[in-house]
Amino acid sequence: MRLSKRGEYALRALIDIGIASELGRPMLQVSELAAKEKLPVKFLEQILTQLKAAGYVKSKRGKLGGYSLAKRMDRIRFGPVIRLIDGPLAPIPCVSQTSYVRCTCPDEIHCGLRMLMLDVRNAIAKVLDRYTLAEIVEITLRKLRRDKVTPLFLQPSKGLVPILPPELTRKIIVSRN
Amino acid sequence: MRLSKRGEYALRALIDIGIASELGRPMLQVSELAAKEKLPVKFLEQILTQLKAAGYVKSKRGKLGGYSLAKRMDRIRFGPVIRLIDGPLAPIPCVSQTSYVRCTCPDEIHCGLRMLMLDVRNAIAKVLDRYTLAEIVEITLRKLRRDKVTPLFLQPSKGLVPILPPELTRKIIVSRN
DNA sequence: TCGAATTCATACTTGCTTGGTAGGAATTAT
DNA sequence: ATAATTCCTACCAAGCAAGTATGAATTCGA
Repeated sequence: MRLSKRGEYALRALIDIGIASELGRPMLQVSELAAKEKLPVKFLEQILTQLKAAGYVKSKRGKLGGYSLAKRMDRIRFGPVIRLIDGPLAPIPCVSQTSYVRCTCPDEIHCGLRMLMLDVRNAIAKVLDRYTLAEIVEITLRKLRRDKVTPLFLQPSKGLVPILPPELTRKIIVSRN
Repeated sequence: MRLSKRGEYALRALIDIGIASELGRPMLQVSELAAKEKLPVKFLEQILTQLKAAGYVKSKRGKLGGYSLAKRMDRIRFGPVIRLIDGPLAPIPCVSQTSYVRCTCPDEIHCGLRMLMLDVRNAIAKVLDRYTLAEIVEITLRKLRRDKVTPLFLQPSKGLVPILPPELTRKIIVSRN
């Protein structure tokens, strides 16, 4: 029941962009993203263009380019993103709502496995289709503040300085060990 | 988030054996099983020996051989079976309870993705680790009775006659258009 | 005791998927 | 002009999924 690396990286990217944007840094570069989560740059690049094609992010090319969100965070749900990248959430095709395929069993109505897997698929969808990026970002941010930690891409690195007002930056940045 | 065919077939087999056994037919042959669900015989064979090795079923060899359950149905939960065949339920390794592996992200505590996926993994486990084979079999059987249908392997085929008492058999068997 | 029917064990195959690399073209700020 | 970025496309190696194939070991009925 694994999420692919592709899917994982896609979600990480969205969340990171979301956090950064919430902190006043709406655009992130692939290299920053990759560095933060230690992901392969070129692979992530591909994933982001896929997210772009689907309308989740938009990009600016050239020097000082990067990616930013293309929709409001509270309109981005995780289920659709995963479906886009990894396919259906359902464990078996005959319980998929978005791409149903009949299975080989002789009698779907009385199929115990189907019933069980429908429960599973609903449980999964209940989480992934209900949470929005806004919620996850907000919760994460709250946790970060509570523990007085700042996300990596807001710490100065390779000359890129946070765009946050200095007093707020200082209030948040504390340490990372 | 797919269940593999292996996993699917394993569960189907268990459920079918469970139903048959509940109807007084404790032992099923691979060929019957495969015929009923239209699965490749030799593949199913492999899966059953795997289930046997793990103690879910026992077998009798030779003519009139077959497979039967090795444990009480109310002691067989679906989660462990799937873990056996397909590996962990968790979408990403860092939220697996049974085989945790740290992920690449710099800070697990404040990882939004991890939090989300933990929810997903719990939702999945809540279904699969709580349902027992006994429950699924019972529900299926109730449905079958309500709709007056009999499972295929209890209908006479290749000379194998149901072991159910005839009056009960007649009451259940009605039609399968 | 023989033959048929079954499970058991192991090796192999075929195509697909995953998780990337590689190389370069197009775009943009300085 | 140049450096830094995104964009595009092709490629690739390894592993995995879903089986096939072959034959041995076991068990029954005749």
